[in-house]
Amino acid sequence: MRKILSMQELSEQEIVRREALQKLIDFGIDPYPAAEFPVNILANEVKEKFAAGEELKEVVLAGRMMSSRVMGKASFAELQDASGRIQVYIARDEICPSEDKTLYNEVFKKLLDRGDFIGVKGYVFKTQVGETSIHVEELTLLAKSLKPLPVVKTDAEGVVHDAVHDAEFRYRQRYVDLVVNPGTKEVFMKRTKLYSVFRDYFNEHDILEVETPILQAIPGGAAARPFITHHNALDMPLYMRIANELYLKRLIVGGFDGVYEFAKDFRNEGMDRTHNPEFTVMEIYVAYKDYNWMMDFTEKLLEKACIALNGTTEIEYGQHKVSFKAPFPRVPMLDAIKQHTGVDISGMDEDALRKVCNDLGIPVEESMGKGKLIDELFGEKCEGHYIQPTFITDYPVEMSPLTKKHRSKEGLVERFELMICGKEIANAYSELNDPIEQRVRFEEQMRLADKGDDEAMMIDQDFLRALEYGMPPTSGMGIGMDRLAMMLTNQHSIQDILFFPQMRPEKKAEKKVELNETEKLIFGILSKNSPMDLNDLKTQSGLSGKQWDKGIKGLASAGLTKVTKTDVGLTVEAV
RNA sequence: GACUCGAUAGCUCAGCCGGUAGAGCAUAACACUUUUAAUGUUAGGGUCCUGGGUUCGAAUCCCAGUCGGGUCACCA
Repeated sequence: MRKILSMQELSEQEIVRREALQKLIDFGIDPYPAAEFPVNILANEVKEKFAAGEELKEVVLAGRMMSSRVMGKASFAELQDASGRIQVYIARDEICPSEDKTLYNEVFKKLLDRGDFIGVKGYVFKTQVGETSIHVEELTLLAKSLKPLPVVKTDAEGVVHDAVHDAEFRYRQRYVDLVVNPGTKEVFMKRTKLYSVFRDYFNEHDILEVETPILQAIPGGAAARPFITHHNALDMPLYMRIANELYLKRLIVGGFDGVYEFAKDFRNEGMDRTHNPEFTVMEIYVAYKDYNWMMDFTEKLLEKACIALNGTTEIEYGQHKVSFKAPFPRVPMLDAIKQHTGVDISGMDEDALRKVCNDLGIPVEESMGKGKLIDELFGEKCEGHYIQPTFITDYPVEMSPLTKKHRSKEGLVERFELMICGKEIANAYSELNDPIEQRVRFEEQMRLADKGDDEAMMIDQDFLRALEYGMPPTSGMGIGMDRLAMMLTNQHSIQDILFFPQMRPEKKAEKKVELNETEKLIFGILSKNSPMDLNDLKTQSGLSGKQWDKGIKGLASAGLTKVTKTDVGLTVEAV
């Protein structure tokens, strides 16, 4: 027989459940059976099919028991499976046809708890109150739950009571959040749906899903601080990828016409409502296309995704109403700046730009080149205005080292970013495929780095070698999946669309094993003269009120003393 | 990184001017043998985040720390 260990440290309810577990075992019931439980329907399917008039004579469901209302010889309980909840009706004489009523009276009524996984077999009927329910003929315990779930109740008006709101609780124990807050599950199911809409769309276009290295010797393709790790056998540092762009382009060189990857990227930077150290970017590269084609492709993709998730192209994000109806407006960056600042910066040199920034009160640094200055200008004065999905096009060459020069506009590149609710959601180029030009751009980045720009890119010689073999004209695009998921599910923190957002580790208060000085002092006096009056002991110890209090409580919790109340007062004795 | 708010029973939260902690739900027992946030009665349940200080006395006031949230800055 199994021994249940160490009941100290457990809450009353946890102890009760462990005792129930032992009793179940004593009844010969395996609380964690191994056998397959042959479910043949989900809760929501039962409701749908029954509502459609289908007769359901033998359904088998499994899930967590989320509540139970025991009413003598019959009980109602709620079963929650992956699809939702359904009421089950359990009659004593139904599940216990013989004289032995143990299964109902003892097992169901006393030993099963909220949160336990159970399986039921029975038929579907409608109760007096009109609730579709399962009339249970067989009841099976599938897994015992030892920790009580938070109690969240919904009343007749649909008002939710005592929902678990505490962010820390929800993020650290997402499994509980998912069980108890139905909205959470919905958000994550939408997120998954988003991925499958993307995959379907790309696969329809014969674009190949691929995987590229996460551990990279040179972290390329973006400007960001990487995580560094170490490979023991090779005895060399490796970086966690900050982007997968350069690898996907190598595959285009290799002859694939289109590739995409949902890439976990890692950036060793600050964390806030829109930044988690690991996050997902979908990058896609398609040969023989340009950034105009990619805009068409992107707006259709996002419209499709929005409809798939929300059933409409019109959604709300916070106080904003956002329309994902394609096509989206396309605004050249310099036009955007002109529109929102009144200044036409086309053709300006670095000094003139710096003056414009100063005049507009935008703080600039000496290390900022022309591209960076324009970026600041746009970021400070324009970005926030683009609530509706808008393609901002044609960026300065200095801030786009991997992008092809614009076919007609001097000093610019063929690049767009998609802005929604003032945030960058997608970033795309006509990819630079001239290897000599690419080398020059990397060298410019090196000069920026020397000037103090810590975001400048490192040179990837192998990538240049690949380009020298020839890469077809290609358009590439990256979408921040987390931020897009936030918008399409109306969530305002990245933590709410990641199952397990990064958190500092929980610190458990250390379990005290040894007595501290105060406790030793008190125990020393007591052990010479036990039992003794509590107040005498306190006086003799000469401790301050707080020290005394801590000491005596510490001793009691260590099980070394016992306080008894008499008519005279409190007496302490050493145990 | 700066500022700010929070941490009390399994959960949601009260706790006043400093006097050793309360409610609802949950749990346990009993009743009722009935459906629906079932009901009634009773009971049990606490390292008041941690450490220090002030005080005769601290959940409460002060200081430091831990963890979390928000705002801003930085960063895409």
